[in-house]
Amino acid sequence: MPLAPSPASAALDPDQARQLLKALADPIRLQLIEALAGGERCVCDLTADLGLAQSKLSFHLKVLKQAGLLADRQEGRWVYYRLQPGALEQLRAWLAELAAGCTTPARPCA
Amino acid sequence: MPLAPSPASAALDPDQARQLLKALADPIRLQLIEALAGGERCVCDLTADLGLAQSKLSFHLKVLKQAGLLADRQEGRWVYYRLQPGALEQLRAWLAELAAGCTTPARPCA
DNA sequence: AAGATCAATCGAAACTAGTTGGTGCAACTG
DNA sequence: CAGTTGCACCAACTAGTTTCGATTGATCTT
Repeated sequence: MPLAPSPASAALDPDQARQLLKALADPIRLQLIEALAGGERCVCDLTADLGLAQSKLSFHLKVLKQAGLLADRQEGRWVYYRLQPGALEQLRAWLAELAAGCTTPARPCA
Repeated sequence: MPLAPSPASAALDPDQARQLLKALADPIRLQLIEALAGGERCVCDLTADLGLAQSKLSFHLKVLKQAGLLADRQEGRWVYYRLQPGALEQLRAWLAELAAGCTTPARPCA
């Protein structure tokens, strides 16, 4: 198995999880993720589709890439970006873990 | 005012998802969530445990509550906060949906 | 080789989010 | 009833993000 859909990856540490959450918590970046959920796309394409200034798009792509959500690949004069599905999966797993412990009843204070 | 504690099965719209992500993407709030994952706690307790200024804690609790991640309840002079597990579940479901479509191969540009 | 195109990067301006200390209110306590 | 405690909220400040326009470096075209 290649690395891409990493099946049994290590648990995310809280700080990595935070990076992913932060990267996703922006409307433009969310649109970008959604656009890329349909498959790999080149930057020029994305610029047109989302109607964004080039430098703005570049900035957000960088944030997403640094968080580990995207990977890129250059081909000639274009750069293609694609989703890194493993990152979303890891985040999901981390959330599941987080959610696991919240069934405890009240505890008296003082 | 945040949304009512909806039945945990309704699909999250992207904006609600963003609110949840944003609320979680902060180290203090993450600590808070983790502290509450062990069960309901009163504010005074949390202040002591995390060593935070009271107004700071109050601020972050508010953010989490407004995002729908926490619920509170007053009892006498104390206020207890608890996790809203449905919110995490919804977020997880939303992520799953998002991840579903990202297996498409490359598409030529230009 | 000169010109054009795609995309990354930079500095400054504009904006948003988080911190701090103070104030106020509600609910207990003596 | 005056004093205290637990908490929310406000305004000023600080810190961090995002945007914008311009520049640069690659790569392709003619």
